[in-house]
Amino acid sequence: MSFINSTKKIALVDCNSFYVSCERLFNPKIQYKPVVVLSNNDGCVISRSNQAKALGIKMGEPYFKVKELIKKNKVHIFSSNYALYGDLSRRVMKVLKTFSLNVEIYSIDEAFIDLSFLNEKEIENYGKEIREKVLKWTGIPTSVGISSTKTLSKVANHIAKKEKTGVMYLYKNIDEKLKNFPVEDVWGVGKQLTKFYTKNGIDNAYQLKNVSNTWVKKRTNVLGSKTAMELRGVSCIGLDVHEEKRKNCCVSRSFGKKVTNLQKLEEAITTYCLNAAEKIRADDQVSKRLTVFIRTSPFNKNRKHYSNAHTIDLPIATSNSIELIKNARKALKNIYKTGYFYQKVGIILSKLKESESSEINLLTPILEKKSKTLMRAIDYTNMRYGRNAISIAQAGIDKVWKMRRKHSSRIDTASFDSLPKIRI
DNA sequence: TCTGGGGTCCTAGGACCC
DNA sequence: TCTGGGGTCCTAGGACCC
Repeated sequence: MSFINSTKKIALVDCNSFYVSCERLFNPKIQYKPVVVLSNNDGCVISRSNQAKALGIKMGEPYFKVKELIKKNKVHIFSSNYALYGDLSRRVMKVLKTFSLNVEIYSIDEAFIDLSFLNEKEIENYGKEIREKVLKWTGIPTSVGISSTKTLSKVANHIAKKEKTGVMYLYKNIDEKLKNFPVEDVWGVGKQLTKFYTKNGIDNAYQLKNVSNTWVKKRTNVLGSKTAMELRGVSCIGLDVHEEKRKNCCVSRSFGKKVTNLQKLEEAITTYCLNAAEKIRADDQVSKRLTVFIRTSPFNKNRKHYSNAHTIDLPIATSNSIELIKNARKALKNIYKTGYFYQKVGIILSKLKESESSEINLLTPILEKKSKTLMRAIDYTNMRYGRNAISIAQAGIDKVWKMRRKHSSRIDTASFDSLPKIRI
């Protein structure tokens, strides 16, 4: 019987201040300046350069609360441009896939990579190569944390962010590092668990690592115990390398201005429904269930709060925009009440499945074929000539409810106009 | 005045069946 | 008349992630 070295080596590659880095690519002047990117509606700060972090601007902080600080320190502001970030993300992931056959794209700006095929001596250099190649080919700076489990590689990545090399291979003196790692920063430990753990005297990752397995399982849940095990170096969360299609699809936005009347809500829900339908069609999926939700602002204490949702089970799973919109409007009418200042509406398409496997009844062959052809034509036109080249009249023309995007860089990677110019 | 959006997974509890 | 308990499936809501 032969023993092989079964220690896994999982790298977590994370793009540094991803959205900020994307904006910097097209605007080299702000390379060393404080920069923030705001969420939809210019609501919250969702990406910060190191210089902005140093000013004390926190992640997720409402923009209006730091407006003065931002002004005073001449922080550069950008409204988010997800088309741009998504495009750059795809490029980064493509490069990462050249380093291993097993890559799990975990989010828009990070990926787990199985590097178990390397030996101990090669690994740190390999991490450096990854960083260099991604930077060279895409212009995006990254940090690489490597360890034996996903949870530990997350820890390693946190530490790597502070290292000059940007790479951290966590395999010795692990306990020392964990002692200096706050429990709330551990992957999988959120607000509630932090509260629970600190109440029980667990303040850092080292203490969490050493809790009894039965205790943590009983007092939290399997995820809690998996996290603790992973800190011990026992891999419980596998690498998910095949990119599965989504199970739900949600499109929702906060309004730039509060909305009171039904007609404007209908326009909005129609628009979101069009987007959602387009998204699932792009994945060749159909939806069997649709939920519409509306709510007023949960922050405004002076006005009555209202929040509700209505779900409709569709007789036949579909991705047909017209069909979905019809039902979405029905659902909306069901929960709409007059006299409220609405802040947000949204639609969730669920019970998604492959379109081939959709149920068939006597009418479907002809109808479906017709609608498929029509939908494909719409998607193609919108892709070619820009989103909303074709829309439906009910989506509204003036769109007074649409969100604020005062600081957009308006960069489109498909357009040559926005490429930086080089003087030779 | 102004507080994002889009996901996944787990669990408790209800409905139903035998 | 007595009235069990286990299994499955589904769902809503909560917690977490970026």
